[in-house]
Amino acid sequence: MTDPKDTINIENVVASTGIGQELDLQSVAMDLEGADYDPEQFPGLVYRTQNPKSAALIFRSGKIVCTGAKSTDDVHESLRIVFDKLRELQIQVNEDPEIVVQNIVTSADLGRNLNLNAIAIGLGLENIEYEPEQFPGLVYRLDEPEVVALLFGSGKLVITGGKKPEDAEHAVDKIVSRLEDLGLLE
Amino acid sequence: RLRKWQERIRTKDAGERNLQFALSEIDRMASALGVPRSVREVASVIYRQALSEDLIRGRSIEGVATSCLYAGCRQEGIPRSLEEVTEVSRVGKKEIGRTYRYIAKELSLEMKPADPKEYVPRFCSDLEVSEEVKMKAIEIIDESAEQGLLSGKSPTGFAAAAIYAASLLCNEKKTQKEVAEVAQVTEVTIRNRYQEQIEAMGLN
DNA sequence: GCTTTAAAAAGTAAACT
DNA sequence: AGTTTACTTTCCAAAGC
Repeated sequence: MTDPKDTINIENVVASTGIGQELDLQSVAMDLEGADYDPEQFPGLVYRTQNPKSAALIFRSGKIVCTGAKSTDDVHESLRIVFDKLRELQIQVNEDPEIVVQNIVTSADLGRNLNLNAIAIGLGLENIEYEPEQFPGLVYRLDEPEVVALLFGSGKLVITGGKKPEDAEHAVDKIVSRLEDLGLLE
Repeated sequence: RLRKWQERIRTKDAGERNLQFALSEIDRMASALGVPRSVREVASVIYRQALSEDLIRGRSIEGVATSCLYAGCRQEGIPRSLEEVTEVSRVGKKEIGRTYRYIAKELSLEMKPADPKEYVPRFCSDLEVSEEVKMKAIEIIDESAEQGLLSGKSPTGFAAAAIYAASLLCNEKKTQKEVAEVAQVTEVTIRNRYQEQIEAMGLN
């Protein structure tokens, strides 16, 4: 009865932005509390926000990647906090830098168990990847929207690769109708 | 001109040496795994296809050779688990799995997952159990797979649990540890699959 | 290709109790 | 026998090797 679309939950949003200024990460690491910076290991400085929870990767070029947010609003809120922290260190930050969502990870539930072997054959072995010895999920790549779905025996799904929340909804609709056409749902 | 010609011969020789090496590695690993000649031939054909499609660039010859053998075993219906092929290979399980998925996709091998039943004869003979246990294990696999318990589960763990259950039912008990060893899975996995299968068979 | 970050799904492995 | 922790897969950006 429940529309699988109503079970969609955004689990992670990845976005990129930039302050329009080069940075001396060594000194930022000294002044910014809780910053993790190990250039030998990775060129970005890691700064975590608590509310909302996220992790920002800050680079020498002034470009920033924000991960771990639960919504696009949280991404903006987290980055606002990061921008303010940098301003406190007397670093110039553009007025409101453009923030681009790069990836949204979503989970959903079809509400019934799935026979992954039958689905693998039904959707076409050439279109899917299902190697239960290596990973329990069946990997299904959609062209429209351009996302990747992981289908599990429990009927739960993970949809990733989308840039807007609607991508996940469209993907769930397509998956449900394809499985229904194949008679592999219900 | 002469230089170019010599270079061509050099690369051609190098290419043939690489092919020789790959085929000898497939042979070595196949012997170590004790698989029939037909599997080596299928694996060699897959390797040559991968070579002609230029899929080896950027990957180790050993990794591709191992992946082809892994694929060959499955195509011939006598699968070896990734765990097993890793034991006789010089490269790690993760690289073999990745390379295999890449080769399978690029060559459109369209491989179905291994059927747990395909592991039963070998595991049973390693355990030295009777034909009765073997038949019972296959019955358990069929019934529990039909009830949807197979989705997402590793074929070796599924087969191992069925054999363990069958050995109990036929009064030829093998310990979880013994079955776990031949199937290369942990006892915890056998316990988990066993519980579900017993329930599916209505034997609890 | 790799390195790091985050997050979900479910199975399995290693290390314990 | 069962628990905890960690790792497998998918996605993406960043800079540099």
